[in-house]
Amino acid sequence: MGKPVGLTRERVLDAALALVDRDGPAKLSMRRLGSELGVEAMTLYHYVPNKDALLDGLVERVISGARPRPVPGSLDWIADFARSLRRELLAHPRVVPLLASRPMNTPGGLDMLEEALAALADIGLTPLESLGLLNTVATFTVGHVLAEVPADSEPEAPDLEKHPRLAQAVADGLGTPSDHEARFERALTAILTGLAPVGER
Amino acid sequence: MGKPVGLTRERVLDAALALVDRDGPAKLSMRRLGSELGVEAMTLYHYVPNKDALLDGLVERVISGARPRPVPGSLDWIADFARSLRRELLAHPRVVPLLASRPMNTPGGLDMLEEALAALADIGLTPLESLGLLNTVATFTVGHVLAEVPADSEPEAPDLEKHPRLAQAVADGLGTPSDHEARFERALTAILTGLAPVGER
DNA sequence: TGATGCGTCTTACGCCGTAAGAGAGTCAAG
DNA sequence: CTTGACTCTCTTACGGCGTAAGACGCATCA
Repeated sequence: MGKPVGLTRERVLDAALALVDRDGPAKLSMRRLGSELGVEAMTLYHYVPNKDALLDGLVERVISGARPRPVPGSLDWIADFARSLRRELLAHPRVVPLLASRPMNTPGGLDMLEEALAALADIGLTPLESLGLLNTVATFTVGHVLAEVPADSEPEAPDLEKHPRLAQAVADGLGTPSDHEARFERALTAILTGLAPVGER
Repeated sequence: MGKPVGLTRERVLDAALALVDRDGPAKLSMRRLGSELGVEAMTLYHYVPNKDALLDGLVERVISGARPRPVPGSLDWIADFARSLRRELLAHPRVVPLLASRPMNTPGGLDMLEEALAALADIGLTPLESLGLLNTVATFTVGHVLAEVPADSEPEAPDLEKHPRLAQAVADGLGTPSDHEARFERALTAILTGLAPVGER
């Protein structure tokens, strides 16, 4: 009893992420996570100060997969960043709701931002304008994925008699993955073309 | 003992909303809500089937304050809808994270949608295109407010030495209410002008 | 009077996060 | 080899949670 079992913060986060991916955030408890790792709940507190920090770790891990790669003199990398952020979020859909109550200003996130700001300064945007652009793109992306992810509680079926146009839209492919993606792409370019000209003067 | 005390589903929701506004969603428990109303926890189950339904009710109440008012032949009402949605959400900031795991397809919401679709059909959009537009505007708005609302856990102070441009942006008013509003307005028009032309052909 | 039914309360179960501290294992210094 | 310190794990316990089951008081109406 009490024999080390080779746990690390990383392994704990791995298991937590897997558990959330599989069963949803509501089913993530310290006891369950412990038993998943062959360990009692309290043992986890050697690797994570409390459950909230564990959730923060999950969120950071998911979004840190989407680093912006600023390319001086261009704006295309912003769209790429949005796409990669969306991809990471869709890879762990059940983590997305956790984002809602957790800001993404981790230390690493701030470094990332500073780097992006430098690239945007090159094309004449002030830091405030740059942050506006980045913030808009990021919040749009999160919001979009949030609506894309099926909620844990299934929605009620619309009364097709009373909602003919809705029925039409569903018949036309509303809610299919390609529909979501197409909408995302169109709105993303709309935002970027609408917002980017700020720097062109 | 057991004397009726004049509760209704409405009064329960009122109290729950007030409690969440005041103390945040984490502090909303059936027992606490009950004691707020001078009643035991189990009594609430005569007005609400379970806690999840209570939260759904909260969300619906908050967003139902923002009904779109379609004006045939125009698109301005969409911007107005987005603004009123933002206003309602900002009036109850701590409810916004709850939106994250709850789709807004209540029966009332569906009627609302059908109505809006009819108005957009007037100017030549297919139901699928219309829903794309509405969905984009709504998700953008929710995402934007989500980022605007201060998280319950305070963020860490950025190292101003290491992040000069960030510091500059903060000095320029980043994060002030008027900054948020200005960003919201600019992005909103960008989206609408970028997406609306779909119907112009 | 008695029956019905509604709104409320009591009790109880199994879960949760986590505080406190005991015990076993490893390792380095004497 | 002994001793002590340190690391990791476990046990126990507390107060809170959502809610299932059902008892109780009261009003209404036959």
